[in-house]
Amino acid sequence: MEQRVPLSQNTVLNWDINDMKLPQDLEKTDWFQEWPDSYVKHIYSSTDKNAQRHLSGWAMRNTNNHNSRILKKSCLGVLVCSNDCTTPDGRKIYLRPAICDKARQKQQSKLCPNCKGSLKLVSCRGHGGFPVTNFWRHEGPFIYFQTKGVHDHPKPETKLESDGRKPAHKKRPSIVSTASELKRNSNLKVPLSGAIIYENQPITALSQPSGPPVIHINDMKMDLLANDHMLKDNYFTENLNDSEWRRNPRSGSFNDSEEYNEGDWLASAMDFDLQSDEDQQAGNTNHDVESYHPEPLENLSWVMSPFHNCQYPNIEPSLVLDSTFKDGFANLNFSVDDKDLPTFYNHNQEESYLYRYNSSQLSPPL
DNA sequence: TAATGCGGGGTCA
DNA sequence: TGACCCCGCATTA
Repeated sequence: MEQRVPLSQNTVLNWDINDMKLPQDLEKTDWFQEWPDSYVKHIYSSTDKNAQRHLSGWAMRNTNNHNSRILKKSCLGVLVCSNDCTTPDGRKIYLRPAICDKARQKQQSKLCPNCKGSLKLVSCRGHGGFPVTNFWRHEGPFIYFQTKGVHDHPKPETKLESDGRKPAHKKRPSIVSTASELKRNSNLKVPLSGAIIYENQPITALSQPSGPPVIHINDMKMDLLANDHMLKDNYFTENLNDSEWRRNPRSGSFNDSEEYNEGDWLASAMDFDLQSDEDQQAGNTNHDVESYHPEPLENLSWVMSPFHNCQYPNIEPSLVLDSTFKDGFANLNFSVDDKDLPTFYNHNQEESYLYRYNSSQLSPPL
């Protein structure tokens, strides 16, 4: 297996996506990052399937930069409830905007799955008033990635979640590998069914074709905080029409006339799990919640790491989890048999990670 | 049907 | 001219 170690230093490497010559003498490549934010750079292997597909947790659409060598994508923001409603279990509605313009228009004509209010698209303006942009460039054995801007809105649901809500439950291959793939790859027992939803943010497993599979849980509390903050910043009272705002960022227009005709997304999202269709058809019940007995939180060992990326050499599978996962750990339903398997708790992409090792391997929390 | 990539073309500084 | 954007089209899943 190709060995990959953190390239968090890439964030400060002195290269730019537009450079004529990009660094080529790399021994290691980055792990795929589902939620790149800020002005970060990554260098992925050209064999990385997620990088090949230019995937992102953010809803990114293609933007023409008239440069066929560099693919540019801009963030579409997040679809929120205009009532800023909260589900009975304290979740917010953060839907993934459709990439396709037509689909997105149709999407905005629908109703909030929770309160049946209208949905509003919160535009991303994290890059000088414009959407955050991602750049992809394929050069030789590497795929260079650079992002410009800081997302100023909550994370939308992932493609996996979005796909999971679709009526036919057709799950297209996306950023994620399924639990069954994880198991196939690593003999990892991952009972994820019903495990997901901690404040509306399911587990997302990132496939790593030549490296450890990764599971990522979004940091929903951060999102909630951010959302609360943004509410105060009139995110919803100044839900501007994109084009109008871009023409005149200091003016505003309301866009609250959308209606919506179908719903119950939330219910399907809550029922969503990471089992593949194959697993479901095969009646694979390894994921059953009832059969899983999570290790008590107090028995875990925690350690802080400054690494931006979660990568460990010679480790087969890994799990990447966000910070609030710690709080809700007991509610999550997966297990890891591999005694050498560390679990990473991503506090924030710009912050530290908490690792959980087998309690015999590491010291108590720092 | 929607995601994705490409490319034409418009606006603005 | 460069950096934005929108839009339509073709391909793919």
